[in-house]
Order: sequence, then C-alpha cells, then structure tokens
Amino acid sequence: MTESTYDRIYKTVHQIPEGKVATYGQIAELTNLAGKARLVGYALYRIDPQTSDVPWHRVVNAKGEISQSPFRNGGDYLQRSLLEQEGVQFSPQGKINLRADRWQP
DNA sequence: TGCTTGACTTTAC
DNA sequence: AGTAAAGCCAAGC
Repeated sequence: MTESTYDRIYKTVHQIPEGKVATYGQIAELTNLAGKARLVGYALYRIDPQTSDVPWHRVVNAKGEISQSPFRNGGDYLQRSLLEQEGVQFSPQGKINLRADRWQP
C-alpha cells in the first residue's frame, strides 16, 4: 500500500508524547517534509478528530499559539483544555512555553 | 486542465 | 514589537 503524505503526517503527530506539543514545522521536518509546514496544517484540517485517533491538539504554530480553522470556530478552547489536562502550561496570553513543553525527539 | 485557497514558517523592515 | 512578502504542496471547483 502506498503511504500518502498525510498518512506520514498523522503517524508523526501520533508519536507526540503526552504533555508535549510540537510545531507544524517540526512535524513537517520529522515527516521528511521540511519547509512544507502548510501541508501539516492542511492535513490536520482535513481529518476528523472524531474518527481519527490523531492528537491534533498537540500541534501548535511556531508562536506557541493554538491555530484554529474557520470551520472549528472556537475549537481553540477545547484544544487548550486538552493540553492543560495533559500538563501543558499556558502563558497569561494563552500561549505555550515552547522552550519547556516542546516535543524533543 | 488550471486557478484559488489553506490549522504554516521564516526573513526583513 | 507588529506588519509584509515569498515559498511550499495538496485538494476543491
């Protein structure tokens, strides 16, 4: 079977340990897609969190903020809740301290 | 078959 | 510090 580009991305995201977060650029790099961070974001946009066991909530942008899609409409709150339950600490501005909670394989 | 959009990143001013 | 532009690939119409 042929591993699609997204399949590799899902696998990489699924490798993120609990209580850690990764940036799109990092996921792209680990997936052999360095420089194509948009593909990672787009991949997570197309999947269904209900049918997929991909911890999409552990993926944030380079600023440590939670990216949201117009379709999710407020899903950032859910994502933040999930991360907080895993032990991820948020800054007063609602940002994540990437230097501390960033996934380092 | 071709153009537009989209959960991004990085560099530069 | 915040704003602007370029680069990349895939799916949708």
